[in-house]
Amino acid sequence: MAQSETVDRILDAAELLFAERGFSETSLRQITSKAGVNLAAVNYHFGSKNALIQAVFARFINPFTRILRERLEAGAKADTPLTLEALLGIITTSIIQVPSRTHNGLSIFMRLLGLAYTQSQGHLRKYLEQQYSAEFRLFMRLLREATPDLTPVERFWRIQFMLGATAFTISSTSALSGILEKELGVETPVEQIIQELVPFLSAGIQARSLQGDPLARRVSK
Amino acid sequence: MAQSETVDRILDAAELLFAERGFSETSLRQITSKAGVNLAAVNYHFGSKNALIQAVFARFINPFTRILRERLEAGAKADTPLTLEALLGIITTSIIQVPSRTHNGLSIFMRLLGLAYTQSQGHLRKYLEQQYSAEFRLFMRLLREATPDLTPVERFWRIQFMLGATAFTISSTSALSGILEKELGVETPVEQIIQELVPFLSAGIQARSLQGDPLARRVSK
DNA sequence: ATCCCTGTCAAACGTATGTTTCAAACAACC
DNA sequence: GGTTGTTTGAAACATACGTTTGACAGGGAT
Repeated sequence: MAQSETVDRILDAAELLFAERGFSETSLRQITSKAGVNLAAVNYHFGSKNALIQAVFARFINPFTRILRERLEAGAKADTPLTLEALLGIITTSIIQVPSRTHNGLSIFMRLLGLAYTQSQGHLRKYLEQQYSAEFRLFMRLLREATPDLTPVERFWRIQFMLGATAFTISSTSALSGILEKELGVETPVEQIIQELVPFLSAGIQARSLQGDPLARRVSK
Repeated sequence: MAQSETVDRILDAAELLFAERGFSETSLRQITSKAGVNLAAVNYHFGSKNALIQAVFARFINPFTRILRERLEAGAKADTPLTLEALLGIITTSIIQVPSRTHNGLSIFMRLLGLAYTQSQGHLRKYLEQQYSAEFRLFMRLLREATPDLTPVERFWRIQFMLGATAFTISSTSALSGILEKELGVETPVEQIIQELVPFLSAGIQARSLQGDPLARRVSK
């Protein structure tokens, strides 16, 4: 009963600290002291630190995956295949629409996602892969249909470029926003960064590949 | 005398292990035992673990920056401003031409760069920024001239996307190449991946931004 | 030969980590 | 009201970490 109280306090503190400093750099003592609970509570409720990390993710990702899957399946059922922009739009709006407890829950979520991909936490990647492989494969199928002109090799690498741009940017958002604000006096909410990403990715993925020398190609504007 | 021997062995082992597991996840004992030197050697030669991390970077980045700066300055002296493709070409070829000790030194380098950006190692970011700010600013100026149509905010974020796509992809090359080879029976050398990158980035950076798109606009918290 | 500087080595230091233990407090049920 | 199962609490556990120490070896230089 009072159980959920402690569990939630731990999850709240953990997700904040993880996003701030990374996984290895955050100790259970920092988490429990910020949460105002006993140190042993983590191991009692979650079993281990790794399990806590996965639980933090599950709380974020499960709602997102549910929303995303619905939309992807709706898109897959349509008569005409989705355009690339529509496909990317589905993902971004799904992310944005995940209900978040805190006011900047989204940026924390994205930062965690970036960390997960970047930081070589074997257990986390394995967990995410086997947990959400169905959605990932569906997305890949739709992407294939949306970019019929690409060769498989081109498509493979451009997916990596896309993932890289996204994960990398988002995972360093907090630091970057600070720089941008200092230099340009502007502040960019995560929602807008995601919006900025779509045209970039869309154009990049559909770019004409250069065969021959790179300098001869002209850009259409 | 035999000094350089030990220092190099440490740097070699450290750069490999850092790239493999990350900075916090790699202990000095792992490094020194892989290098076959005494544990105390790190603190003797470098002073601290953080200083070792910075030294690993310096060994990679210094030659690259030298090559890059020469070419950028040459490009800046020309009468007509560089095209975006030419600018990106300068960077990619500079990266490729960095002499590397090992056969996949390039992918290690990029992986480290990605980690530096992502892992919130304050000292490292500070070190890199103040060490190579001149080259970075020059590049930014040339990029600004190459993309006069972008707003500053757009340009800022697209640079991040570009960095992300590059660092992320190249850094996980070894793993990704394996996947690609298994699934498509093709093998892609790093140099070709970089070639694949140029059109992607070029098109992405110059993409028309979607503004006034009411689709996913949202009230800020 | 003596001194000194440099580099190596094994051992220890102090601290922080994740995890376990076990008694006490609590709530729920018969 | 006593019993049971669940949750907290303070303390200890074992281990791993980065760093420091002091002894020792090898050459050059004086």
